[in-house]
Amino acid sequence: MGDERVTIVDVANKAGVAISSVSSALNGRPGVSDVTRERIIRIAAELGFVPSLRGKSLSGRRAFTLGLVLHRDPDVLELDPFFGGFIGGIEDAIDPAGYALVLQISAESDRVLQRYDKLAADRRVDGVFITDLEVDDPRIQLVQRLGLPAVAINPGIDFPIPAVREDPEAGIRATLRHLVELGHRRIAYVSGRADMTHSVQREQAWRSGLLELSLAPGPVVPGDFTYLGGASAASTLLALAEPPTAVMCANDLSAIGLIAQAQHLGVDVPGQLSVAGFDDIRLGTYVRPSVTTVHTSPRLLGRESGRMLVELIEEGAVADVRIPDAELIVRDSTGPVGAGR
Amino acid sequence: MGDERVTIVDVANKAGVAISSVSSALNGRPGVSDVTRERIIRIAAELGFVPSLRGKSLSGRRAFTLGLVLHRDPDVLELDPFFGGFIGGIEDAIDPAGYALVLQISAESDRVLQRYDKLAADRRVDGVFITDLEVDDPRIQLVQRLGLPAVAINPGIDFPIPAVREDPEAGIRATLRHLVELGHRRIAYVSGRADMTHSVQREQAWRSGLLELSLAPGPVVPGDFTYLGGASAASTLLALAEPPTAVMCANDLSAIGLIAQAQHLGVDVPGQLSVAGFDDIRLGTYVRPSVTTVHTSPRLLGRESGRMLVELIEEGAVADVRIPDAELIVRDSTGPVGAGR
DNA sequence: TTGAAAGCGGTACCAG
DNA sequence: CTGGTACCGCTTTCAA
Repeated sequence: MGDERVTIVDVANKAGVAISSVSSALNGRPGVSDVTRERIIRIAAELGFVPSLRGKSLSGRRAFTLGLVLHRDPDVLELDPFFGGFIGGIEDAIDPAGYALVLQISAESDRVLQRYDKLAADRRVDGVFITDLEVDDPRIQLVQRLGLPAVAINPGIDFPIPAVREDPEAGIRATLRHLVELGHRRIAYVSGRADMTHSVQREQAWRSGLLELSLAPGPVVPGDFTYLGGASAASTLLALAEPPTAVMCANDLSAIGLIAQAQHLGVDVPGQLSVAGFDDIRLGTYVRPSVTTVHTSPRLLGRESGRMLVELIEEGAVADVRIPDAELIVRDSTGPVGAGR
Repeated sequence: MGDERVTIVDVANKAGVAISSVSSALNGRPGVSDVTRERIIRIAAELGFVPSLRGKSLSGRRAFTLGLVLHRDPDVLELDPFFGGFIGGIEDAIDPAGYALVLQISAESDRVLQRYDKLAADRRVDGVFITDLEVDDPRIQLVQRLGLPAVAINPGIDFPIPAVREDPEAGIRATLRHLVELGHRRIAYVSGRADMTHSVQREQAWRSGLLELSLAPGPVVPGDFTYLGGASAASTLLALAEPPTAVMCANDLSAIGLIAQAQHLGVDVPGQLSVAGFDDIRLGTYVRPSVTTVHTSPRLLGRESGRMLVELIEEGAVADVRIPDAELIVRDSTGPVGAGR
């Protein structure tokens, strides 16, 4: 009942061998005969020996811990569609490798940098994930300066550190084609926060997609990925002299806000206005009309980035990964132009 | 540029003292003269010395890490209002004390137990948080058996391990009074998952609150805290021979689902049906009508439980805490009975 | 007041 | 193949 923790010494004693042999046997290193190894393994199991992570960390110079610092207002995290799946995916990959995830959340960006700094200074983690990349993100320099292994999630192209990418372009193109097939020609855009790279990416994809279809990009309303941002964009767009017949939003949450506000203003969706989002959050399937969107895979993104970070730490290098493209999912918020109500 | 990490030995050498003196000086322990202490502190700062967490962990028998294992389907986590604030609150409390949080998410409950087990066996964490308590939750026995310090969040009364509580009763009572003042007499309830203690608590509070007001508890529809659960409850309730004029829901998400479905069925909220939720999630302020609810404080709950767990670990004991009661917030989804449309 | 030394629980090298 | 031992970086006890 006390603190009789079984250590490697106990195993060595009971097996009548040196601790070094126990270590080698249990870690599958050469230098022990098969019979000895078997015996050691058996005895270790009998004794319920679990190697101490602390001892291993100190001697092995690894913490077996990875860090994720979210730059969010914790109170807003509630609506974030990304992190449940993403974190779940990370674990799928790192837990079997013996790593755990330390999560931190900070609202202010200075604080975020401080925390990466501290994680590194304490040697608390062996590597970090970098999500929500901003344009000229200072964290990149930081991890490079610190020599801290890091994997970036959805950065732009030509990135200086290992990255996983899920390309939004194909999905956005498909959405535009879908809208054009329905007869839409004036397709507006509600953007995300201009300082975030995935926001920039999505908007560019929208713009170039339209140009490819020989259409002029419609009005762009600045948004911020929030429900309220979408709602206010609805008011803006519907007050135009020549309102668009369709709107793409940088994410589902703003699409849902936009739809709600449009309905409130007496505009039928999709009868008078088609709306598409991005992310495929669950809520989008619940609301009426359900939201046409581009499906992303946070879990897969998490899984791959977890795998990559472990590999980077253990092998010293890792290749970039691109997961399958995000795909269009047509639901009820998009329909033929001029179906009116 | 290499791995020239500054250790306690470097500081000792440069200061011309023994490492034990450095340790004492830096940790504010007695046994060093003030001048020596000052000099050591200055030199440590000059050298940029940061004590290694690994060394400390091994010798100090503490990992300076706390664990939170969520029993959720990661893919569903996206809409959970609780965890952003809760985790933020935990950090508010533990980060200054030098602790970090390891987060794990598992969909199956066996797996959850395994992970607590492993966290303890590895000595990866010094203590754990236990949220989402279930009736006869097996985790309680587990942590007791493992001798793992733990703090429970919102368990029932008379609980065997330290706990933080935020009482829902007062808020639910206030909601009922509010509805009765508006003229409602048939007040239904959409419950949460029956196996969770806070679900049971809330339903009991609703029942006893009504009895206190000398009203018969209205129909109860089993729900599951989800949007869809709320939506289906709407269909059930509105199909009754004598539908209720008001509904309380176990949480906001189901209230929002219920409202949406009621509207879809042509029932005006609050004109023909008043609806109240619980939690005060952000989404509830966006939807129309905005949702009358009971405000909870995940962040404060997190902060207190973090503080408690650290105290439990460092002092060996800690008193239960009750944070201020959850409070009624009246919004637009509740109104006078029979206001019709 | 100060310093030497014994752990904490492993890994890894090296001689036997 | 095996065992002894130095070491990882810190805390803590105990002499000096």
